[in-house]
Amino acid sequence: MKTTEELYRIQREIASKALIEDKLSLKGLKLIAGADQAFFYESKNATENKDEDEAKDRQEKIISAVVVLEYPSMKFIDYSYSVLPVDFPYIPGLLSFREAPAIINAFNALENTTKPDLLVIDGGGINHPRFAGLATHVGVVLDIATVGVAKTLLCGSGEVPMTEGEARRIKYKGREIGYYLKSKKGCRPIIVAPGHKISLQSSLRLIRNCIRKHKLPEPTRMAHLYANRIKKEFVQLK
DNA sequence: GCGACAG
DNA sequence: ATCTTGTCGC
Repeated sequence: MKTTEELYRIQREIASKALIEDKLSLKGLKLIAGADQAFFYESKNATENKDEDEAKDRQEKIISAVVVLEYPSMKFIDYSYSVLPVDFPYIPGLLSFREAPAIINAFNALENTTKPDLLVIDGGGINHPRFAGLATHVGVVLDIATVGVAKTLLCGSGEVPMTEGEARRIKYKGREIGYYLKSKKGCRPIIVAPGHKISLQSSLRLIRNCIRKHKLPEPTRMAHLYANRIKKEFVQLK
């Protein structure tokens, strides 16, 4: 097992490779993907150890669902998913070591003809203690543009927007790392941050263009629905 | 040492 | 994230 310091070193290296500038134009963007995860437990040793500790006899599984939408219409185009056993626990700041592998698998499972060059991920981007959140990690590994959209703040601070459509910068250690975006009235603002190969300004503009009738942008919202749908199929299958 | 802490 | 029913507000 790697030590926390080794994992931190990996994150600092990923952060150093992250490019926070536009490597694509929203103008020419035609396809956009969204990713979200769901979890469930799978029984182990179904026939054996009938009287053993069943509580510890379960393997946690992660489902990463990826949906591809047409930009900016948000029309559904395609989807894919990946199910993997999860070994790493949830630790704030180290989320990517738990969820990135499944996201990468699901994204690679897409048909090359509908594989987008931009992926929106549920989680943080450079708004992270070491500037290497889930979106940044996945973006650097896959070498594609990514944007992180989170529902709560991991680090940093900024004014909280109060009116729909309003955005406020979030800073951490003197650096701009993302925005609070009041996507809908009556809803807490979402946190938007670039992951890789996109600028702060473009990540915000992009997500604003993906908001429809809900608090969350269509890419991750659709991926969330899809992930839960897949999960139900796996759960009922027992 | 204490509190905070993406999903 | 996950376990869960009804219920209040936009």
